[in-house]
Amino acid sequence: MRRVTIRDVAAEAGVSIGTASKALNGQGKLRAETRERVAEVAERLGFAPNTLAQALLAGRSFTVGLITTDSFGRFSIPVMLGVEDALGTGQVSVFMCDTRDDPERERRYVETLAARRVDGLIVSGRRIEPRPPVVAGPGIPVVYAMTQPVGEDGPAVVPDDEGGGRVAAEHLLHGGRRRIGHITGPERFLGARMRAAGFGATLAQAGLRAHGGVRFGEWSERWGREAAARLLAEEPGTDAIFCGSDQIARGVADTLRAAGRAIPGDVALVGFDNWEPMALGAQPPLTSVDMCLEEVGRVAAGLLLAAIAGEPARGTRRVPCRLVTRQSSRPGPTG
Amino acid sequence: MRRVTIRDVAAEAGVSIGTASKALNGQGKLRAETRERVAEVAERLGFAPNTLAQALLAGRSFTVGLITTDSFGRFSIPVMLGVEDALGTGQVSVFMCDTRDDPERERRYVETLAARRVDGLIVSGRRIEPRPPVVAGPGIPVVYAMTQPVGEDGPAVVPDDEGGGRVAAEHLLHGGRRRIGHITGPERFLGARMRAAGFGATLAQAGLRAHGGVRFGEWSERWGREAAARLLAEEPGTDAIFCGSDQIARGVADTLRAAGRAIPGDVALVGFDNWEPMALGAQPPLTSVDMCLEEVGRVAAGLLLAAIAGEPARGTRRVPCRLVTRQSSRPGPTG
DNA sequence: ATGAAAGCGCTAACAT
DNA sequence: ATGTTAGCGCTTTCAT
Repeated sequence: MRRVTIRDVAAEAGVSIGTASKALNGQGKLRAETRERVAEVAERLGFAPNTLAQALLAGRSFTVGLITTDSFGRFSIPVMLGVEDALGTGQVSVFMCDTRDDPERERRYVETLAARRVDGLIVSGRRIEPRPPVVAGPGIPVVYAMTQPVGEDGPAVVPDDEGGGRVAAEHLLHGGRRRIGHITGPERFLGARMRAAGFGATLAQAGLRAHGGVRFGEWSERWGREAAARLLAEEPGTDAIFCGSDQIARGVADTLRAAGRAIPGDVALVGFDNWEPMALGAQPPLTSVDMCLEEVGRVAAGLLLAAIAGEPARGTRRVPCRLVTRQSSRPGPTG
Repeated sequence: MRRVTIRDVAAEAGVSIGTASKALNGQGKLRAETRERVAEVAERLGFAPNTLAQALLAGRSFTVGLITTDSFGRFSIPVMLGVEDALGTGQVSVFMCDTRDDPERERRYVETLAARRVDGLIVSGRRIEPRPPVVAGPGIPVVYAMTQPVGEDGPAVVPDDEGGGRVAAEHLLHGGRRRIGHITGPERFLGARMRAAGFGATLAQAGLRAHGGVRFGEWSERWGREAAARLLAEEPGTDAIFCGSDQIARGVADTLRAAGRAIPGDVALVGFDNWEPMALGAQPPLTSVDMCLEEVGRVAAGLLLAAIAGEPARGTRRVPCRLVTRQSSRPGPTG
């Protein structure tokens, strides 16, 4: 029941506690034979140093808090994985805290984490909208991932939505498309606006603009179906559609199919998020822009470790998006 | 930079450390005036007791480890939320550990957590398949959620898949359907077999059996499309289909629509998982069996807290599934 | 009613 | 080369 302590090891090996500690940590001057004996005893007894005691002494806990407002949803999970990836190997453990978007819960979490003497905090959000900054108390660095603090230049890592819009446009132009529509989510989402901006800028370089205009709406399949129907009615010549999410793209695909338009033969389709269950299940499977959220998490964790080590960063870093090509945009029979 | 300690509070309040401690914890016999003064000073200085020191003394850390093999996927996330929900309010913090299904990683995590003196462990898995037990060391209770330890009677909490199959069948029978097919995932999945069993048992009570037999396959939309096409060809009279997942149901819906069968008019559809983006995006929105995974997490956390408090549980608990009714199974014009 | 002292498990500086 | 001591921040006897 009781865990074995360094006392037990020292006693069993016939040395003092201090000597045992040195032996196990490779410190000081000891006879090789002593080191070995202590190590062997520790091994045999299954000794593992109490991290709590080490932390108390070291003045730091080798833990970080991960706060998300997203109910660990589709966006923050890959970010978490990346964070954990970058920290886990470095012996830093992660406290997970889901605020459920409740400021009061968030406050309590931050307090608890501060009392646990976390070495730092990562704050992760749903999309890249700015949010009120988190104040964790003196000496506790904070890094934002997939969100940004409003009114501060706090270190943040977000996907490069604008670049994502650009690669989508370049890809479609490359495939010979010229009448390219854009159906996306609500205009109030910064991400939606940035994707549209990148997309538009690239088309402009080719002397084009969004075919039928940028159509803002919702992040749903239903909106994709509706908007595609209207676009086809108003601009029957459309030969490609860039969608602001894979869900929207699914809806668009349904409408195209119902209207007898071949994908990608008549109309090429590019989605956003590369949400595999959605993108792979579509007919045909969707080409999609991947935000590399794990990488966002890894970069954020890296910044946090640097800050903990005394090298704080400032400003917002953008992680490039990556295009994943599937059948929905392959040069088709007529394309 | 340096956090304020109880020393600072005691000095500022003009009392000894011991007195300050008692005042803050409501222990011992102190003058009310003293208590108030200490509390006031603590408040003013922003004092928060160092949890590490408390833990070292108390011999327990008020933390638990949450180990998942699922890369925090679709199934373990709701479980996590439930766990966090049940523990977070009780001042127990959660270490999150994703093994990525790598036994070596898992071993390292368990070691780290033991060294951090977690009070207990929750092991969460992808589906309910039995898995090798986790040995966390003496005195560290383990509870399994959404998975079970092979060869042990270890405390586990899983969804009641069989019950889920039953409610789906009852619902369809209630709606007047009699020729009900079943398209589901791979037979090697225990969950798939149990759902089929519950479904079959309920049909049997009505003197029926799975129309066209139980069709095991994959957990994909593509399989849903394929299997539905075959089922329609072999059993054109089918008036309902119970699907082992919402993804499969989406595929089935696509095939039905392409074949000109109205949903739910000609064929009613019930999915499984109640995965909202999938179920709501379908045409029409899917009736689906919800496994109440948050509840699974909450129950598991409750069992763990009980075990920590010295009341260990054994055996497997099954959390009932809940049917969420949407248009795909509403009594239609002809149904 | 309050203070002094011991100790949780460990490391590091200082003796020997 | 090894042992002794102090102390991380806190709680809890035990004196006073």
